[in-house]
Parts: sequence; C-alpha cells; structure tokens
Amino acid sequence: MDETNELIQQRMRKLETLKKEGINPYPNDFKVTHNSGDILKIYGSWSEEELKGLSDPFRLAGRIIAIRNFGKASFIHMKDQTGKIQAYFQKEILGDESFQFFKRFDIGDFIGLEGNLFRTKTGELTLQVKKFCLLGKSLRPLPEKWHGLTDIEIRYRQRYLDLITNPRVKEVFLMRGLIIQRIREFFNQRGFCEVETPMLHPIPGGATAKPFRTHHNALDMDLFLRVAPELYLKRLVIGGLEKIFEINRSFRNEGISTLHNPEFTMLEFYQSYATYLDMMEMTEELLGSLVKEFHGGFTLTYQEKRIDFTPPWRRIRFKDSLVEIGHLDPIILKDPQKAVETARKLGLELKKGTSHGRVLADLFKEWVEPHLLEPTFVTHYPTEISPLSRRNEEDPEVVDRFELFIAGREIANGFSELNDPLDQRERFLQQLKEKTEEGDPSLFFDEDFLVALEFGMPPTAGEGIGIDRWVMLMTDSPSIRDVIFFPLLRMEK
RNA sequence: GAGCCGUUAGCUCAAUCGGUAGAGCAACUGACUCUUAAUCAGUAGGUUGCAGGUUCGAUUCCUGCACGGCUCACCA
Repeated sequence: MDETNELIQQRMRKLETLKKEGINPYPNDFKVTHNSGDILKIYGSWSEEELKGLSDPFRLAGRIIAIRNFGKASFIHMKDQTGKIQAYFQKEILGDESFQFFKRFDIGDFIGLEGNLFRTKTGELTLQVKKFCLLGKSLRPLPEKWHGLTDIEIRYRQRYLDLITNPRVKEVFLMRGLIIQRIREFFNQRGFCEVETPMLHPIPGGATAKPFRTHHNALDMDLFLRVAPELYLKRLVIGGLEKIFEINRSFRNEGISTLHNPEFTMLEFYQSYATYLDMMEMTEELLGSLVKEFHGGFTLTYQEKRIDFTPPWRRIRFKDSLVEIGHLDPIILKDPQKAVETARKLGLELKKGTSHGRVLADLFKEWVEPHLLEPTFVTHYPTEISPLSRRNEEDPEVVDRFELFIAGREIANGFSELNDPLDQRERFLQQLKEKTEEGDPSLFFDEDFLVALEFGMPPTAGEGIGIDRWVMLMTDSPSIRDVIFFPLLRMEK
C-alpha cells in the first residue's frame, strides 16, 4: 500500500490533530469489564424491562467495524474477540462536545465504551453509550464491509485483515487451538507426559525428507531443522519415559501444495509395552472423540463428502489393498518383475528404485490411497519401506505398522518400534545404500541413536499424526494454508 | 521445476472489435435522533503488477519478468 495514499494521508492528519489537542491516540488505561460474546449470551433473551433493572455499567473495548451516522445520533458495530455488538451514541446524552469528538472516529479505530444495555426498535441488544474513549487510532482503511477481503494473496500475507474481515477464518483458527487443547487433555488423562525435543539436529533423521540446513556460528557447526522428532523421542523412551508425547513443528524442504507446507505441526506419541494394535485403538478413541465433540456425532462432511468415523475403522493389509481397492493383478504381490512391468504399463516412472516394496508403494500411492475416503488403517507394510518399524513375528518381510488414511490422504503413521539394535543398524545401512545408489546425499547415519538403542529399549509403540491435515478435515478446509496462520510465500519484491 | 489461469481506485468488480478507464462500498462536504449493506445531494480518488514490442492509438495484441492460484512433479 502506498504511503502517499490519500486515505492514509487523511487519517495521518487526524492523528496529528489529536496530538495537538493533547489527546493520546494510544492510551492504555481503559479497564474492560465485559465482552460482546458474553453479553449476547447472557442478556440476549432478556426483555427491555429486565435490562432496565441492571444497574452496573458495562465497559467494553474493541474495533469499530461499521458506523451509521444520523444528525444527532449514531450507531456503530464494535468487534472484539468474542463477537460484535451494536452501540448507540446520542448527542442528547453525551453532550455537544463529546458527540462531535465521536464523529471524528473512523472505521478501524479501537474504542472503549461505557454504558448500559437496551433493546432497539428492531430488537437488537445494544449498548447505550454514556462515556467513551479512543484506544487506538487506525491509519489505514479496512477492506470493504460487504464483500470483505477475497484476494487470496492478501489474505495470507496480511492474515490480520483476513481475521478482521472474514468471521469463518477466526472460527477455523479458534477451533484449531481448541482441538490441540483437547489432544493435550486426552494424553494427560492417560498418564502421558508432554516433552520437547530439539528442532536443531546435527543429523537429520526419523524421515527421509530433504532437510533445511543452517549453521551455528559459535560452534562453527552445520545443523538441520528437524524433519521428524522420532529419534529423539525414542532416546527418551530408552531413558525410561514410558508414555510421552510432543506437539510441535517439523520442517521439510520439499514442494508446497494444498497438503504441504514447509513447516507443519506434528503430534508424536510413544507408549512402552504397547503395540501398533493398541495405537490403532487409541487413534480411534482420540480422533473419534474429537469428531464427536465438534460435530455432534461420528460423521462430518469434508468437501461435500460425508465421512463416517464410527469405530471400529476398516483395517486392511497393504498387499490386500492393492488387489481389493486398487484392483491390481495379484501376481504383482509375488513377482517383483511383474510389479515393475505393471507399474511401467500404468505410466509410473519408478524414480525411487525398483525394489519390490518401493514399486508396490508407488502403485499404492497412485491406485489405492485416493480411494480411501472413510477412515482406514492400512497395515503390514513391506519392511524395506519401513526402516524404523518392528518386523512381524510371522512374516519378517512385513512390519507391525499402519498408516491411517481419511479423505484420500495420509493422516497418521504408527508402528511397533524396532528395538533390536542390530536389525536397526542393518536397516540404516540398507537405506544408506539405496540412497547412495540414487545419488541422494540427504541421508545421514545416526550412530549416536544406535548407541542409545544398544543400551536397550523396551518394547514400545509410537505414532505420528499430522495436525494440520487433521484440522483441515475437522474444519472442512480445502488447503493446508487455510489452517496455518502464515503459510510460506515468496517474498514480495 | 513444468503447464494452465489470474493481477484495473483502499476493498469488491466492470470496460463491446484495439478508440477519452466506470460502478458499489470505503473516504470527503452537506442534510438527517432507532439504523444495521441506513438513506438523500454533491466532491474527490487510476503509472490498468513491472519492463519492452507492434500500432496513429494498448486495460485489450505479442515477448520477457514478478507475485499468486490450480494441476502435475517432488514429498519412504
């Protein structure tokens, strides 16, 4: 916005005038006694007679979002965090000088009000203003009152304008906060301890995404923003913390899309002496209870699609899903060569290598994942694409792992943890080999973690849930940018 | 990184075939004591994202660039 803009200049002049008159345009001594949301909730149904019986004055503060002037009276709407309320200014009550002062207020200014409640002819609960003061002068015009702000770039870059203008946006973010609060309560009630582990990692691990690189000057040491907290949380499990969880940011240096932001929030939790089966049950309880609380039942609508969360949720083995849901020829499950042929025939590029497990994972991504609309646990993943999961007792080629899919996207990933240090070392080496063959230098060998594991880790199960994606589902948001206040954008010139 | 689409007043949007860039809200002046998208009368507000090109003339056609959106790629 141009500083020479006429509208801004006008308001700057108003500010100068206020200062010259000795009026502080930014005071901080107004004491608030009520907010609009509580007032409407408590007195919304009171009659005019009952309202007259109230003796205490109401002191509210907020931003003016609409002004309707008459010759000797004015209505405004004022907005605070809890909602908006109408206020009525009358020359007869306020006096000439005070009423003239009010007339100099602009839409966008913060105002403190004192008065009592009454009901207008149309029945709207309104504050009859007895006293008022300026609490903060606004120097820039707000977006238009009727159409609001729709320019998506301004909505992201100047989210405060989005929040002022579009009520739904505030609802979504307040709900996000509430969901995270409930998740904390869920784990606290079950005896889990919330922990915080480093975001600056000397060796990135726990996932193979490309990391952001940074540098510590005093130690002259390269560091990486974490791609996952997993390996540090497991160190805590080794240290004897049997039930822990962390809700925090991870960072992945990859593309941006409606499902991906370079920094995103993940919930990870670990429970010793539990298995991936226990994790699935706990997931049903956690997510199911959230749906129930916020949607009044076990169903919600996401992007016009009805999704039923009534437990138990469908469970299907990874390989079975390729045949039953992907309608692929069962021969690909036994014959790696046929799997490669099928993938190529279907137009997949197989950039990640042609090992059987990876090819099947590629086929899964393309032919199964988009069809998993109702909550579905896919289990028994191939061992070679699950380097941190415990092998299945009956079939060591698969692991005791699941991924939860809802609305055709991955929401959670959990497994019984691999606590055999020798097997873990082998898997890391195997992973390193694969990556080296592809010429990808982004993988590092975390010897320190293996040493920790060699001290002994109890049998444990763990899980990660993508909070942003879950909030998208809960708030019917089509893009991850709708649930992150400030999604990453390129810098403006 | 690729393809497609978009960018006009503070905001939301118009502008015919290439022919003087308009409206509503917001703002300013005036009228108005129950309005709520208040109403009425008037005024002002533009480097049409940026840089080139074609043309007598470009918001409009062409090229490049910037930013954004969607799709794809990337993301076990």
